[in-house]
Amino acid sequence: MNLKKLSETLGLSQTTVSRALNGYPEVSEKTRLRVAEAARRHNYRPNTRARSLATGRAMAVGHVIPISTKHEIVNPVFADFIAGAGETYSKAGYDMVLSVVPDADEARAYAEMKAKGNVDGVIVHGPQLDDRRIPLLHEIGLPFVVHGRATGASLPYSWLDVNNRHAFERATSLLLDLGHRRIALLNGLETMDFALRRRAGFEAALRARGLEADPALMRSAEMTENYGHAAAREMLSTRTAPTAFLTSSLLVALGVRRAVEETGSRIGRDVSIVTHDDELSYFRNGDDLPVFTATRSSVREAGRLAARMLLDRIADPALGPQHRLLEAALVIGPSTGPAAR
Amino acid sequence: MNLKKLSETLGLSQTTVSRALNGYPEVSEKTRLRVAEAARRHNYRPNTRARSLATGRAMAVGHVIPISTKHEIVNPVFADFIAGAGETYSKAGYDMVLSVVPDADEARAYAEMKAKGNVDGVIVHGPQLDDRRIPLLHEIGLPFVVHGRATGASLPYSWLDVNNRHAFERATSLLLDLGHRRIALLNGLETMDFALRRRAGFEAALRARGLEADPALMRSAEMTENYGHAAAREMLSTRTAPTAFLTSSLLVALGVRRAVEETGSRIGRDVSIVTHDDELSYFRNGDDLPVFTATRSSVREAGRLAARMLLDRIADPALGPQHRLLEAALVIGPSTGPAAR
DNA sequence: TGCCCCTGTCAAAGCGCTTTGGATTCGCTT
DNA sequence: AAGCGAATCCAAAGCGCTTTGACAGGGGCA
Repeated sequence: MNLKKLSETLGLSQTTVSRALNGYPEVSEKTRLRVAEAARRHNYRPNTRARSLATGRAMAVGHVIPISTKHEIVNPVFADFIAGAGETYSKAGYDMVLSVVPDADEARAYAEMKAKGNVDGVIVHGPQLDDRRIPLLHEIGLPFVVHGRATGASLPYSWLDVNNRHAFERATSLLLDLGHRRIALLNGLETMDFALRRRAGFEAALRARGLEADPALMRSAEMTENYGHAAAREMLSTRTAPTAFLTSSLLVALGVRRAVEETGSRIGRDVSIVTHDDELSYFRNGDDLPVFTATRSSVREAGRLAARMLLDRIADPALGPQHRLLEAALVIGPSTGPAAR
Repeated sequence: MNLKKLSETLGLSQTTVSRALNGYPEVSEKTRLRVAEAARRHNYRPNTRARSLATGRAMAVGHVIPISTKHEIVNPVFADFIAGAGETYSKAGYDMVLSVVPDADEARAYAEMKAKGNVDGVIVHGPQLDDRRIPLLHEIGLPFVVHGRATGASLPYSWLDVNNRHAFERATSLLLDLGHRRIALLNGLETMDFALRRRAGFEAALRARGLEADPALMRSAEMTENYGHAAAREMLSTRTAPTAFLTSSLLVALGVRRAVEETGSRIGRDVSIVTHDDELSYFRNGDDLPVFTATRSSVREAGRLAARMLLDRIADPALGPQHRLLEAALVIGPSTGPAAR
């Protein structure tokens, strides 16, 4: 069923039918109802392609997922972010188009989206230091919102981020308050901006007490269970083993827990763990009560909000850059306790 | 840059330029090169909307992600499947459009995709017993491929699946061969078809030895770490504790491991674990050597293949239903050993 | 030389929609 | 009765592309 047929059935012109459906004022309420009814009955939906060709708006937003050939990792938080963003898009009648490309082609993917005209804007994932995508998107003139921030970017841009620095500063302070002095940081990849900020928060909290971060207790890697296990195991075997761990994800925390338990120590009594928790839907930090003490911030909610920001930008391109800084909650679980003496 | 401008710059008609770029034979090699060169120089990409309006093909495939309000879980294997499928799409010049909808609206989402004409086909995720989506998609006439199978579907359809039954049958036999008699099955949600098949494999292996499955040793739930931990902990505390566990995902296995270690037993010596491993990129079963004995099948590869199947169907709608059954590898790790006596 | 058939090119129609710029009707006022 | 807005509705253009059908020009053949 298309506009033409529908208008013929109704004995109206395409113009009138179109206006009726799109809420224009110059059509009487009576015909509007008649049209709406017929549209429903025939299950009519305007063809997206034709509509966006006519309007110039694609009614879709893009997400580029780079896959590297080196370490083919699909960011685990990605699924939840997408789910959140998708909710917002659906409600607003927007489509979400994903483009999976080798990371070397990422820049090209954005240019292509613009040239092909199949999206009105994009969300930028996983910003790094001096991220190249920001000037690029400015140049090609595609509205965008960054999930996270890119330290060193000279151009203004819209972003939504968790206050990673503050979160890790608080988490570290908590451990210090509990008497811990040797605290290990198992960070995410420090090519990522968020990891740098977390580290900064960690170091700031130590400095505030006149302590200095021990390089031997700091690691940076892809956030896997194996990484947490290996790093913790190694650190725990030294004479100057840490009494507490601060980890960048639940998965890493799980690895640390395993290593700790292997030594026969008990979590929360002998060794404390604080982790960041993205509240992934399929990987919760406990069902009702938290298992780990954590800095908590829902990445799904971040997706919803970032999508909202982007749609606003698309609706009003003149809008200045917007920023949204989410604070992580600090939830206390049984994985932390006073430092053993 | 659009076709019109490009053809004006070249002093050619739009027809010729279009044909040159699309590889039609009736244009001389000389002009083809000239056109291709100019297109590259001006970074020309045909506008997707206009093109698909003209051709009638959307050059996109859809994935519907239902989110339930009850248990808002985004399937963790989803990200990797999408990544795999996305690779195939990208290479073939197709877009991937995701639609995140409340699960009550899933049927509507498919109908809408068809009516809006923004996809040429869809992939159906997570089929259940007598899945309603299969007759629905037949009815609305949208090409589709199912990832998994739907027992009880009366209409023919194309699918790609892992031989879950066989995998779990082998895994169970392995444990039986090692002398285990009390084997627990921590299955996924048994509303899912794959879980039913895994269970069938498990039971068949037991029956083949004249054993019967003990209901007390079988659980079915969303595959989380907490679930694995709670179930194992409970089972291990009984007089008739199992000596081996068969789990549906690495995450669940992790939970089991935690529970086992809490009792002071050792994995692989006192208690054995075999798990299914989807080879998720962000959650590997060991880096080089496996940590768990596992039935292994890459869900990412499944995504690549399923996407390929769908594209083939789209290219030739007359194609009969196709099936592809992938065998899981059985990899032996240190998590299994002879039953303690 | 004349005819035919390729080869290479083009103009124009059409995909399904929105939107501009009229046209028509209707209800009132004067 | 004529005139005049306001309220409705419509024809047609245009979005950027593909594709049909036609047309020049040139080489081969008799």
